[in-house]
Amino acid sequence: MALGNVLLVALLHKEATGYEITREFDSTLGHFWQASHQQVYRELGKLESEGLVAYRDIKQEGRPDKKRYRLTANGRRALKAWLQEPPATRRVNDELLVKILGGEIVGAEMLQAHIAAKRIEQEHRLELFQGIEREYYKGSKLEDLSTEMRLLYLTLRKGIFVAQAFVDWAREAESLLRRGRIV
Amino acid sequence: MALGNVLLVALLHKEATGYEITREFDSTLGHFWQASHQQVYRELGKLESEGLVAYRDIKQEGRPDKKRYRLTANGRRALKAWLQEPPATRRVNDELLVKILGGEIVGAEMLQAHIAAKRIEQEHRLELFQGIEREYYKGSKLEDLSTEMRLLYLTLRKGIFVAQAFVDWAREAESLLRRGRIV
DNA sequence: TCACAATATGCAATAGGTTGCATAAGGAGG
DNA sequence: CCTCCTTATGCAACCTATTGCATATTGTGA
Repeated sequence: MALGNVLLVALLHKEATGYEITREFDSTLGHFWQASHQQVYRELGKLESEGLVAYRDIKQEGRPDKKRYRLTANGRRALKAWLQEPPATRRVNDELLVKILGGEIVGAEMLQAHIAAKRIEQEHRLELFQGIEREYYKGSKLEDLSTEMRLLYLTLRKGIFVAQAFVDWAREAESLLRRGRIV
Repeated sequence: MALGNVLLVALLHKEATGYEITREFDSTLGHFWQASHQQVYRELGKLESEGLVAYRDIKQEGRPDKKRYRLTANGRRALKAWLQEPPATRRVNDELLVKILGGEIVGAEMLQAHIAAKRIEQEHRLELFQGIEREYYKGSKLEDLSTEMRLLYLTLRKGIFVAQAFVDWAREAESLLRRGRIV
């Protein structure tokens, strides 16, 4: 049910088509949750059959028709109930750590390469997040921003803290491996 | 295929039964990867049919018989190939962040409660990790430990960095919410 | 001109994970 | 004594996610 509720959150402030929500999963929303367009369309259909969302057909010329979805009163109620439940803990699945544990049979250089690749990924995320922080939050006071922007600030800060921690760890780990202290 | 390879890593240093591996998923290995006993048994059967592991039947009195699995030469080769592939990036699915984004309809107190619950969870993890670090690593030099213990040290350090970052973020977020700066 | 990206939706098959249930014997605690 | 936990394995049904494919048109770049 999690994905369904994420779609309800996406429809909280504005109506949208499945295509638009899918694109949001590639941008801001994608830092919290990811889903393919097939998942989005299937789940919107399910939500519609449960009466949690409704859609209007939009005829278009030269482009495919589309369905503009909106939250129903029932949808809002269901979302509120879900938001009040404590967030489920996700199963841990950290492929990098498993590969480190198998480091004996691939050697230090391979581990360094794997860790460095992830570090660079996180460094890019970090720069992106810090750029957003500078552009949208450093100039103005929180109270001058919309509630949505203030909530996004909390999530942005989480991204910064966690990405920075990963980068710090990776540097330490790479240094230990480089100096032959591990394998 | 990821789970199968995790099982191969678990069998790298010692033979084990499905039951024993399942218990490891509740302890050390569980910090990297989690799987249910049903998953473990099913996957071991699959690995066996592919010739990557083999088992010996162990008859027991007063207890159920068991199957002691070990890695085959083919299994070790397959594992090595997998360890050399760059770790796959996992889909982002952060329910807490989604719930924060929906904070407008549940209010600041509810968000604080959700964040505090996760923070306490991470504080416990952090204490556990720091305890392990003190007990196993602070007293002796890395070079006096086994390779496996040294590799585990890298993963332990990751746990510490990331858990600490989460706790730091959560304190900041809780403080902002408490002071009514967000919702 | 030809191929490809963007817009817009979706079905079908497969893979992977969760939940519920089953079996069976011994030991611990109330 | 009765129930629950531990040991030890596994099947079956279900839910969720991934991958591949399909359709149709307009605009863009090589």
